[in-house]
Amino acid sequence: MSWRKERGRAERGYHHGNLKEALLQAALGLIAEKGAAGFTFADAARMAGVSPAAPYRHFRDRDELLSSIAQRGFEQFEALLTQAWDDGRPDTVSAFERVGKAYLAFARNEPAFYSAMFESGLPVDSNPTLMAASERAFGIIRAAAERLAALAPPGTPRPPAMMMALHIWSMSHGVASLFGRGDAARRKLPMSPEDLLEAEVLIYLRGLGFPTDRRPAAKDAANAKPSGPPPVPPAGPWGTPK
Amino acid sequence: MSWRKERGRAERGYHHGNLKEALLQAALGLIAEKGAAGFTFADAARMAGVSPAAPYRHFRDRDELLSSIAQRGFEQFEALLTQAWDDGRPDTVSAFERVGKAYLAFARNEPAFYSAMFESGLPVDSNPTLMAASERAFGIIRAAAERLAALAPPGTPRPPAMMMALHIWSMSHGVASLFGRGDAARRKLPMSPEDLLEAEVLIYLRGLGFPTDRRPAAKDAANAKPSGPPPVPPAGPWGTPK
DNA sequence: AACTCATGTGAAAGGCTTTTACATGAGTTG
DNA sequence: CAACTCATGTAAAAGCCTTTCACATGAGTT
Repeated sequence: MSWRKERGRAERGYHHGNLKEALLQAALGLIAEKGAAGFTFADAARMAGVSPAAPYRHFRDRDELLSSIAQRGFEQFEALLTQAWDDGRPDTVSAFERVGKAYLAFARNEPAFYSAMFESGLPVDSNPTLMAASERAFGIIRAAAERLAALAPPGTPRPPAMMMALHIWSMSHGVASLFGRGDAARRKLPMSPEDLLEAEVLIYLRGLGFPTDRRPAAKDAANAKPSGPPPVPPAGPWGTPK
Repeated sequence: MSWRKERGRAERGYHHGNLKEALLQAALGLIAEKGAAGFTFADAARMAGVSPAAPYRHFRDRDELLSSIAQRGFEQFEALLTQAWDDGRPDTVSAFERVGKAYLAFARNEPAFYSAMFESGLPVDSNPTLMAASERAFGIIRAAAERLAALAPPGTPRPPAMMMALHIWSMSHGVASLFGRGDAARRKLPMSPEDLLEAEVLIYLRGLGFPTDRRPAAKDAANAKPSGPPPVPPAGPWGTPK
């Protein structure tokens, strides 16, 4: 795929030519298939057609390979979130929700990265590079929260952006961890993880006083509603009312 | 402690007398110390003072031991949540929040159980017994959500209890996974995980239209309050307004 | 053409998992 | 009490994984 080397071993000489990358790709596939815990250094070597000792020329040990993958994962994650956020276009709230969806999409489409990043038991905080990458990714959520906080309706206390960001992160991560993995679908759900998260975020934002009615430019349904039962309750975030 | 057998090996005869339990305890300690992935069948045997083959008389393999621990974990988890919920006393909202706190407390105080239950990569859905235990635990959250949903302010669409339960679960799990582990504190936080989760749940409930003012022991009678905008509490869930 | 050094190999040490045949002794039975 | 049985442990061995070390190869440089 990447180079001219594909065949098991006969086709290539003594040197692989692209082993580091081949190992990363192999590991990615293995982790996606058998989980971060089940992945094996030896397997990756076998898959790349080299001896079990060869990987040690490129990674100090199995953990370093895992870290490299987590590193790349955070970078791709950051890129994806950046794209989803799109600097808050077309409007802050819907861009914010897109970020949540992107989080889930990443967990589903890149289970290997997600595993390495969040479920491998790697000591994230012991590796400065990794830590930095992780914080850059979180920074996107934080920046989005910052923009959203600035839009808080007047008259209400302004929520701390950092707190909002942490809340959104925990919601996204919770849904992704519990329900979001494509292949090994962990638990049965009455709705898609995406819908579940979207409703959760909408309710949360409404709790902060943000207008969250989905239809174009509707009023602030929850917050500014005059007292008295509304004649027709607006559609809640969970669809049509009972 | 449990039996008369404690000393390494000289003190006991050929038969251990309580090996199954000893293995479970040893595994619990090892998992707490080195994570579910790092735990070793052989280590547990060593710690119990038996040969590496002995555990196989009590568990089909390493995974079955892990499952047993997860099983017990879910049972203790259910008991803890049940106690925290306390059938909704003294009022539904505060009991609901206690459940969230209990979730975090469990993750922090029982890292080994939590690991086995949620981070070991066990195929929960492939083991009916385990699945059932897991669902009983979730059932507590669901029951609480049911009661809460019944109190939804009139005039607003009633939120599906199942959805609320899933939301609360994902928030709790998200916070616990990302920030909640005692020993290996993963990331720096500007506030405690407990406070973070409490604020998150309060904002969420407010988004559903529930009164969430903290101080004046809001009894459930509050739901008889004439409808109107959510009371825009004088103090937000995140403390004193700016 | 000679040299060098990154990159790969083979072998070996040490662990873990799991199976199998065999040992032990606790509880039961006559 | 003696004999028996069966659950529970042991030792040994096969197979796999990780990691290290001395050595081989050959790509790039001089």
